[in-house]
Amino acid sequence: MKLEKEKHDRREKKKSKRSSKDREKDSELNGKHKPSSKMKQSDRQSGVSSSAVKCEAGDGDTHEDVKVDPDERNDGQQKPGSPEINNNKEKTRSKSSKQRHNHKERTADVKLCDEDENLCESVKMKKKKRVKDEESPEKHDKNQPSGRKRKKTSSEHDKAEKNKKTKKDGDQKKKKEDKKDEESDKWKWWEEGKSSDTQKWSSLEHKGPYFPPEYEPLPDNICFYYDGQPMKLSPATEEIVTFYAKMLDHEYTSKEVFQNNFFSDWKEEMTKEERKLIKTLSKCDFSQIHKYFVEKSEERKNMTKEEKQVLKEEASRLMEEYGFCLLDGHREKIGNFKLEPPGLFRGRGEHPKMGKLKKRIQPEDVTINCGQDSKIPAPPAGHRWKRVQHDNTVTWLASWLENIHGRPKYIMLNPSSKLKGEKDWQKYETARRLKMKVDSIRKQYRRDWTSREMKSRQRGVAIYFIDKLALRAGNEKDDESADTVGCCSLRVEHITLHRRLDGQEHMVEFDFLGKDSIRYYNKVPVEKQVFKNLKLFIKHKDPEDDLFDRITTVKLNKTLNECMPGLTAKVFRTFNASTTLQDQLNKLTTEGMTVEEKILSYNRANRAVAILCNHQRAAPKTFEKSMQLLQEKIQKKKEQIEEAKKELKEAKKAHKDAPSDKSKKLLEKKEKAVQRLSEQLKKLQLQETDHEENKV
DNA sequence: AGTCTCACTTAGTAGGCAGGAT
DNA sequence: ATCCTGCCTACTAAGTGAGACT
Repeated sequence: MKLEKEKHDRREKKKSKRSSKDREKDSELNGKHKPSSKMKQSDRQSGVSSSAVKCEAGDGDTHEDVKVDPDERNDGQQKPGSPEINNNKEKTRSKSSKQRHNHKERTADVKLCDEDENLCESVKMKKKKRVKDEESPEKHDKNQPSGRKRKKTSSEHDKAEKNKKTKKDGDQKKKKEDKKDEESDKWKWWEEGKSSDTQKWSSLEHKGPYFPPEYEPLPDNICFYYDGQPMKLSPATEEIVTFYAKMLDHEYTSKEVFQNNFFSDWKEEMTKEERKLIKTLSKCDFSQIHKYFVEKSEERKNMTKEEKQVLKEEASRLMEEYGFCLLDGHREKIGNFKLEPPGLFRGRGEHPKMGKLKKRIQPEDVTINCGQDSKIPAPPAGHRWKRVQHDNTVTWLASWLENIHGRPKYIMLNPSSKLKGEKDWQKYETARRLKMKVDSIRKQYRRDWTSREMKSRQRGVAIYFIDKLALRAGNEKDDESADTVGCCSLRVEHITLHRRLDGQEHMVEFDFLGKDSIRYYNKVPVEKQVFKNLKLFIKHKDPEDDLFDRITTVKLNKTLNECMPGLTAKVFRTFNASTTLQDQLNKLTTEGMTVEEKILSYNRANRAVAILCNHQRAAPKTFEKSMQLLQEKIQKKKEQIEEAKKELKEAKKAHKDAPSDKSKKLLEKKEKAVQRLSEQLKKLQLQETDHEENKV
């Protein structure tokens, strides 16, 4: 309730701010800058608490686009396949497009490492890890640690093993061939030169989206109970019940907002009779239905290999049929060819719409976009599309309006496609251009800090934050979503100024919820002038007033665009993330490092970027357990080393007492054993460090 | 200038799967 | 053969930002 009220107040304040802004001149810096809140003092709520909700913080992999280091650039645009970036090209070739995509998204990637061999090595490490199992089986065999394996290799077992291996061998060869085929088929669009900005394609043909299967009513023995009485529901009502029943062991079904939203949306879909009977959610008993679905999922888990195979084949058939389109004569993978199935909306954070019903999408809701001369996809039998259009200035194949926010959703291509790849490449080129310009831009925003105009000062400080802290732009949001902010939408309550903190001067303490309701908490020393300005910006303002009340993302981006065409706030994130990764890799890698050490450095560099961009993830549930296991392994290895050392000592003594070929061989063997074990221990310890550091 | 709409990118998470360990 | 684990992908929510409209 309080939160609602706060939001409402904020909304009102914002409205009046807009109008007051117009009236206020921008040049009252030295005198009385009258913040908009001044005139709204009357509707101020006393004792309004900060609405920043604390949430658990963890750290995770880097998602930010980290690919280019503009630092290393000295020429103009570079195509992904051009010889200058051979290393990367090589990397790309050795992976399937799937892997490539993933690598790009999940981990930081460096494109320009031709000038630094070390760097390339470390970037390739991840690849090595993955490619490892593609090595020839013979090699695998040779590398098998003898002991246990040799015991097994007797007679028939041996034969079976061999057969298995030849089969595996064959499979792998086939896989390799497939991959080769795939690679040679691959559309090397980057070799064709840049395509038009407005026209996205000339021809486009596809099968339309795949519709999720119709609802299957519950078996007769599974029942919904109301007030203790079994009740048969109409299929539509029952379907909605199953959405809720499936989530019963999730924490959010216990949240009031979730329950209320669910119940009111559910009621709307009920028949008149049902609505008359079902009055409160607390009297609804979904437990039998819940149990039914738990059992079903258990069954699915316990399916035989053959059954699973059937499902898999069905899935790949679907993928073949719906998963690709023909764009300018090339077969391109679609990113999300399956329409989103109905269910209950669960936003992130304290979302006011959590629990609302996400309705089933009908063909009548879907707009199809395809080539003029292409075969128009057939709608499901008995249905028709909302519309069929042939707009080649957009990249989507189908769209519909999602009913929770009324925003459009699209079916678009996979990141491996030309359309996405080219855009991605462009993004890094823009970041590269920023590298050339960043010094002058930094100079300019510093000048703005002392401008006569309040808006220039605010803009200067905002860009400084975006640049220094990699904050997001912070567009304005409607009130029907979680209360999250970015740079321009920061409120006074999100920062605390400390003249002195932790032994440093001019500290700003940030505490707010950013995208996805991820908490941003940071204490940073800022320049004295920034500190002064911030003090000025918050003067006479309420906690819930905008910190930067004279600027918007639109204005900010307009200024940035004047500094450099194509420059917007988000480019700084790409640029700074890339630069950070490159710097870290340079710092953390040296010649002669082992692969394990390089992996650790690589992960550390990635982590530095994750910290900069405030990328977080929930700590894996299995973390403690796997850590413990790793520690046990280390302990065991240490014991083995002790043992091996003892044996070595004995062997030494034996050799000294009675030197012979045999004793010499034994001694060498023992020496090698100690060495091998020590190396293994070192590897494990590195793994442990990496694992531990990756948690936070 | 503010607001709305649309298109497209970015990001966290769940769950499946392959491959190594036991 | 089975279990475990880490990697990867699919999914979809939630951002950014351009341009049209008011």
